[in-house]
Amino acid sequence: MARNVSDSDSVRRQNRGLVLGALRIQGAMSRTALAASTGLSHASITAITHDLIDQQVIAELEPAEKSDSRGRGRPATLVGFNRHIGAAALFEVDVNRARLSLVDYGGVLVDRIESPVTPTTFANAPPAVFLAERLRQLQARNPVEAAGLRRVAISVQGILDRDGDGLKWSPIAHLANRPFAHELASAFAVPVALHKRGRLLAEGARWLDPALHDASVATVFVGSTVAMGMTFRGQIMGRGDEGATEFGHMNHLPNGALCRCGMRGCIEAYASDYGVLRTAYSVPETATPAPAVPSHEYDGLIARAEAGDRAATHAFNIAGRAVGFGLSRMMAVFDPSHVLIVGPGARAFGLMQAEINAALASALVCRVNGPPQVVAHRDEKEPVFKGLLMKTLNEIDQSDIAALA
Amino acid sequence: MARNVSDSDSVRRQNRGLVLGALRIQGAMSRTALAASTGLSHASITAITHDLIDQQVIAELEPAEKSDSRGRGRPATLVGFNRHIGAAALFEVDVNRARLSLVDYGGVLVDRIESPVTPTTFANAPPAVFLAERLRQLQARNPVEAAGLRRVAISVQGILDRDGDGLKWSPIAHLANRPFAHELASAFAVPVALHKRGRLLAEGARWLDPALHDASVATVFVGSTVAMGMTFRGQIMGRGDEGATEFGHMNHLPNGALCRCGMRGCIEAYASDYGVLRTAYSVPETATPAPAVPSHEYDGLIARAEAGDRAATHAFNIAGRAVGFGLSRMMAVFDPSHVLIVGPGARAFGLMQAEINAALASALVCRVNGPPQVVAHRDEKEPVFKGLLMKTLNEIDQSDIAALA
DNA sequence: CATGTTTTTTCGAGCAGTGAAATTAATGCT
DNA sequence: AGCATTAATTTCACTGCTCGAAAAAACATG
Repeated sequence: MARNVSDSDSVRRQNRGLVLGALRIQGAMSRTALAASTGLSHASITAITHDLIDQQVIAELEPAEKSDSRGRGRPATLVGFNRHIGAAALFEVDVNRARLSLVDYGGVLVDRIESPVTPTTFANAPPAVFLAERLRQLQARNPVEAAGLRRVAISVQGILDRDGDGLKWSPIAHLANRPFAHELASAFAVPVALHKRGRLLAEGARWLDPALHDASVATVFVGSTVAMGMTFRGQIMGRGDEGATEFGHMNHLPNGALCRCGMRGCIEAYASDYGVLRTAYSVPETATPAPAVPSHEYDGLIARAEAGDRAATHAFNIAGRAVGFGLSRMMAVFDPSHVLIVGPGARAFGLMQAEINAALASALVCRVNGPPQVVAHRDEKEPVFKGLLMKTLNEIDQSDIAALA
Repeated sequence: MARNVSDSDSVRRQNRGLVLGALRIQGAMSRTALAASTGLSHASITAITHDLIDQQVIAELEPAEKSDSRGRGRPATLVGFNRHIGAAALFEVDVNRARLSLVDYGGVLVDRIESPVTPTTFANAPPAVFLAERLRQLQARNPVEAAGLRRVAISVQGILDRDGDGLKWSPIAHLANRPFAHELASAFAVPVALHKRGRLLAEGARWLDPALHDASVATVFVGSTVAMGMTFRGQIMGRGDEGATEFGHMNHLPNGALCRCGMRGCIEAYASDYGVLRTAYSVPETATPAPAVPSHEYDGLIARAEAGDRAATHAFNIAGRAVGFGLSRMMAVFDPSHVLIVGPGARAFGLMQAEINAALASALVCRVNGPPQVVAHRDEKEPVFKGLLMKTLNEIDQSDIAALA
């Protein structure tokens, strides 16, 4: 049976986790503020912070001069994370780019490497070798920080297996079914976590906009792929990293346009960059999708549509319709209060908005509950990085630190 | 901020809940078995059961004679729920029928009333009056049990509002937007909970088949409506009872057949009894759906299809296609390992199976993870009742009992 | 009746949280 | 400068919970 027994150990873990979580979200603060924020008593906060300081997890910050003299009583001493007790390596692997960031325990970026990815990259070098090489490079450049490496986290696109440590399918060529997570874990003797980019997008969106932090949000990425992540009242859907959220490969029209994944009628086949271009240029729906679309071509198409070009406008309408019906269908199962469109496609949001709204209007749930707020958010790189960062640091907090004796 | 603080109180609640939960799932058992099942120490089990017995929540069972003499040491004394400390009233309100069951705290059915429901039932009598009348009738017939009434729970179809205590839309005529839950709660001075029938189906399926208890299951009801409930590794999706799981009103074909809900192209418009009949008799898709379909008519159509009738077979194929694409689309968001088809439509499962599987095959997730196991389960009344029962008793356990001083 | 076996209870220890009171460290007023 | 005021932290005595080990209880067997 399950071991959900609660004892003094789990109490300590929970409450230490609360303290660490509050510091992650709100940054360094006074013990009094911590008590208010977590709901713990002052006495407990004293005990917990004392332990954490003993363990060097957090430290008292130097008061910023007596400048802030707008206080009557004893001035508060802030406590905040000790940046130097650990570090994490964060990989963002994309169809055409890979980025490795080294961050410290305080969440500060230490160093970063970017490398191009081509369809042959992982055919030539095994993914584990490719990643290990870059990580070693970063370690060599930052020996001090790298010494405290506690986690490697990798953002990928595709379908993870149920344990969340293998990639069963991916739009990134030759990346699926290569056990690079395990290999990296044993090569660097550090836990390695795989995350779906869609999920991180949702996580990142929460962190970037405080208003969304506790809302139910669907974050849709539109670009060279179409992907989605969801949060439910501040909780990421799909605990662990198991299940698939392959929104882009939800069927839009039975037997419809050919998708990069090999299926037909996926939303992606209409709404991704290659799908829109194919429609705009009247290439047959069954034509094999282009392996990659230069961003200037996609931007050019947006410009033409905005200038009134019929074919381009039509292509974005079709894309909006696919995304809209996908959302409308998703809402029959899960009903977010906000929908965030991110990625290159967010720049074309104005061109798709009408069709998206029309499709949403065809959902009973929208008629009854009112439609969700659909907004576009230009930048998509930051949400993914921020999501990866916060998820990984939080992982360290809750499982390494909160459990310390 | 959130009050997720853990203290000795929450520890007690959690561990008492564990004990009560084990007794719910596995029935009366010895303290040693409880220790093994919950993971708590013998000492804690002694303390907890002692308290619960003091509070009359559970009791030691009389040993069943010395007949079971296959023991060496001290014979175990079983503890089990004290049936008499409470009771719950469970309403199952359906399009054409309402049923009220009075159950005791041990989960034993005490008495039951069934009443027909017609499209005018709730137009003539306010829902609260209709329900209160029947509950009072049951109370009069069972004064002893009814004295301990702790909860009223109501199974309804439709969309609940976000708090889960109002019905915003319902296929049951004149039931939506009538605040009957609140009215009953104040009339009987007891908490009243509203549950979506689809959710209960999922909950009930877990209880009825132990193999499904911790699996990820989508339970689809096919009959006069189409509905779905989901469990994820044993957890019911959509905590609380907020979000909408209106699977039946997921769009299948843009601008498709007219649905009872007023929208067009819903799965229900193709796969429910009225949808299938409409297709079979070549009634135009835009014709207003029949308000109710007599079950013999639906069964007759199944018989004809099984006998080879072309029109009937075609209608079930269309229905299977709608359900199949609905599932395939859902799987882009959630990915269950099992799909259970229940309700009258389960009898036509053989006629729909091929189309369902074909549609599932068009989902990328199925190709990668393998398709879920789709099986039909004839009886749908028991899952709903069982789900309502267990959910309500569990509610009492966890919030009334576990929190006792 | 003594002994072995299995179930339950008892007992003392340990741990984490809490409220109230005490302490600390500034500011403001006279 | 000296003292009251204010606000942040810490200290302390106490509570409630779980746990392991040992004791007690309740039978079966030879």
